[in-house]
Amino acid sequence: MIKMLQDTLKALSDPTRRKILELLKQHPMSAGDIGTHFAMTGATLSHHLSVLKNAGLVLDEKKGTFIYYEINTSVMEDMLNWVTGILGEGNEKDKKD
Amino acid sequence: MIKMLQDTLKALSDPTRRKILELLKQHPMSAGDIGTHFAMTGATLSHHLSVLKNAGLVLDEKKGTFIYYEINTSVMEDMLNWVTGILGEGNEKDKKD
DNA sequence: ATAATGTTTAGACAAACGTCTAAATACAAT
DNA sequence: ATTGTATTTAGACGTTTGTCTAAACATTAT
Repeated sequence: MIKMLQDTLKALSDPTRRKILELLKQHPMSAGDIGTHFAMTGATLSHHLSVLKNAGLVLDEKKGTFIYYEINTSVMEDMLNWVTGILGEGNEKDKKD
Repeated sequence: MIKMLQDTLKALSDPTRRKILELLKQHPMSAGDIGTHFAMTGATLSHHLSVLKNAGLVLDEKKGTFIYYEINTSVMEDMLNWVTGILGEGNEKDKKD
């Protein structure tokens, strides 16, 4: 199942999910650990994690009762490419200003 | 009115709006010109343009009856910073693998 | 087997979103 | 002033999204 730019941006367009990634940037964390940083139910967090997982932005690994989530940045390449494409391939005629 | 990362990502998370930006990347265009590239009503396009405008991703200039839209890439800086922050400031301990 | 803990799934609900039609506004030309 | 063209605004409608509660599933310990 290929992860699309669309999925990445949709996943990233929610502030809770961005904050989750900022947490996971430091080190992998269980769903419960992540939950301590938010004022929402575990069910809601689980939903956000599944969106991130579906976009390929996190990977999960079951360890006994716990499920550890880990950030996966490789998916952001397409996004970076799109943005730098927009930034770089502009109208070169305007360079003289 | 400050444009936030949130607005940028929300605006960018719709494929029509991304395609609009790809068009405007080439050169400024009137709303009508943009419309020729899509199979949706002008009203819907106008809505998308207003989202982009509100996010600071496009600027508009009225020229007689026409309104010319122009891409504004400077707003993407925050986004770039966020992404490179996520990409770069990982756990350095893992570098030895 | 039972209980306890960690996490997800199912179902519901309000708010936000993308789209449409119809009406309104703005400007140019007659 | 009227008509015509370009665009936006208003209002409606179905879909998606973020959230919740309640129930289910999975694993470990008793």
